[in-house]
Amino acid sequence: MPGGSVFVDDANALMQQRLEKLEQLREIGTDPYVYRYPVEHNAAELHARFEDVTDIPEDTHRVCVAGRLMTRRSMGKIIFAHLQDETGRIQLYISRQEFGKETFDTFRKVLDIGDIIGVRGVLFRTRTGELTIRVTQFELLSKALRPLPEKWHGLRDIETRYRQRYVDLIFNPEAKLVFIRRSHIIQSIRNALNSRGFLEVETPILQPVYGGANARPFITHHNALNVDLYLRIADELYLKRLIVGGMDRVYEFAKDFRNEGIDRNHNPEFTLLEMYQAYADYEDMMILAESLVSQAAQDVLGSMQITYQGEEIDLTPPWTRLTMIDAIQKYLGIDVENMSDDELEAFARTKNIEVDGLVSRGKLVAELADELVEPQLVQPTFIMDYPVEVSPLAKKKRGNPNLVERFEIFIARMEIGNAFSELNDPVDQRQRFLEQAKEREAGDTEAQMLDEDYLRALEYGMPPTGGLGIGIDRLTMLLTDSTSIRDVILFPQMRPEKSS
RNA sequence: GGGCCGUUAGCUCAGGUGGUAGAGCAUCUGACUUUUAAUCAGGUGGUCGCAGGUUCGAUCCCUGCACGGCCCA
Repeated sequence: MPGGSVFVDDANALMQQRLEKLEQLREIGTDPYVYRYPVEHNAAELHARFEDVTDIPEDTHRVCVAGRLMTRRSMGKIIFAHLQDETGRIQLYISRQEFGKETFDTFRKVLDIGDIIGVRGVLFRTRTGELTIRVTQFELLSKALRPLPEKWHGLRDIETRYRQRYVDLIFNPEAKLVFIRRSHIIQSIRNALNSRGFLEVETPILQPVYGGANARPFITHHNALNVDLYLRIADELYLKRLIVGGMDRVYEFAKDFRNEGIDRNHNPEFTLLEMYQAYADYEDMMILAESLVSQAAQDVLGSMQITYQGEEIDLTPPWTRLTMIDAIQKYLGIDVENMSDDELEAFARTKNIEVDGLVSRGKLVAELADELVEPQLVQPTFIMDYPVEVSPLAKKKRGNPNLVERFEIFIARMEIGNAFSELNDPVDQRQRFLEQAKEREAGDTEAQMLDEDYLRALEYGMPPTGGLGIGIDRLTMLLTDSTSIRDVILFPQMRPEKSS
């Protein structure tokens, strides 16, 4: 924008002042947006190194830091200020004696709170003992045009914190910590899987046929091919194609997309880790799940005992295993196996469970567990052996064709994971897809699509396989004591702001 | 989708029963050589979410809408 007039949409008086300072700087030949700065130190490192050094010898420790100017206390011929970098804050001391009036006044008047600056100087301790840099050189690196929130209360407004995460991250260290932990959780799991011989892969996000879960998809369009495509709701069917192809242990941290409501536990795009292991079954997946989650807690929090919303949770393996039928017996006191359909329905009605539209007995049983048992599961628990009707991709249970070898993981009343002995019988799989088609016709918009190419893959032969999915967002909520998925997703989905 | 709550200065928040819009911080001017929510003196800053209605008069009462939060489905 050479020579053009400065243009900012919603400039208020405070921004206008800053724009004027910007022009002032340019007039005296100072670039308010420089290209690089040779940073040598950061705040946390300096605080750590000098933690126990009370008397810092004068003029011995020269440092160079860069960051955002967060506070400034001008006291006549000296100024104290705080610089914030990625690691924390460090105090600056600027004296007129060092710079002369003109340069000193630049720091006092032309710089603003929020500006990115680079600073060289010498470490010392103030009278009150705070580690401080006596500044010998400073440079504006990047001018901030918008004023920051107030220094004391910071940014509190929840909506603005989500919409303008960049400001949230500047002001709320605990928000930043959540995302650091999230990264470490993923790192821990990735390390664990790699060390077990799993291969990280990438599969299509744009899919001609969606599958692998019961959910409604987002639809998009590819112009050159002139076809509608779906944003994946899961990567399950692609990862199992890879198992067919002889990649015996694969995983993917997949961004999945489900076209459903937004609430504390749901964001339309979210991260689901799926992993598949040939020659394994769901029992192996239980061992794997326990290990991955407890190890992540150990790595990130230093303990397998955690607190979530005031409840003590022990993630140390092994976790409780309950079949769905036993869980219902234990928590609801009824013996599902010896009840008629009518008796089950009557029971559900007494618990205010919506039974209309639940066409099969299996769905009703699963609904009872979902509504009445799962909200009671605080300590990590595997609920095993689901009705076949609600699990079209899972292999039938040995010795009971009404059930499948499937489990879900519940911790702190949240569903954290889902796993099967994978259905690898192509004839049975086709049958299950056809059942889904019927349900779709009956009005279930979340029923799965028949995927001919996936069936073709199975027809080539898929080894016995265990599969496991872990919800990374919810796991992060658990390990960061967060109550909303929006607190663990950097840019959660929001309604668009009013367009101007 | 339903219920409840919120939306006031850049930020954090007050505004009794309808009568010219308030504070702290930030910002601007001045004082101040170890402060740290610096201090002191003075100033600037508002479409009270948006649109209607009631009223002589609406930030306040009513209706609708937008956005957000919590709870429920």
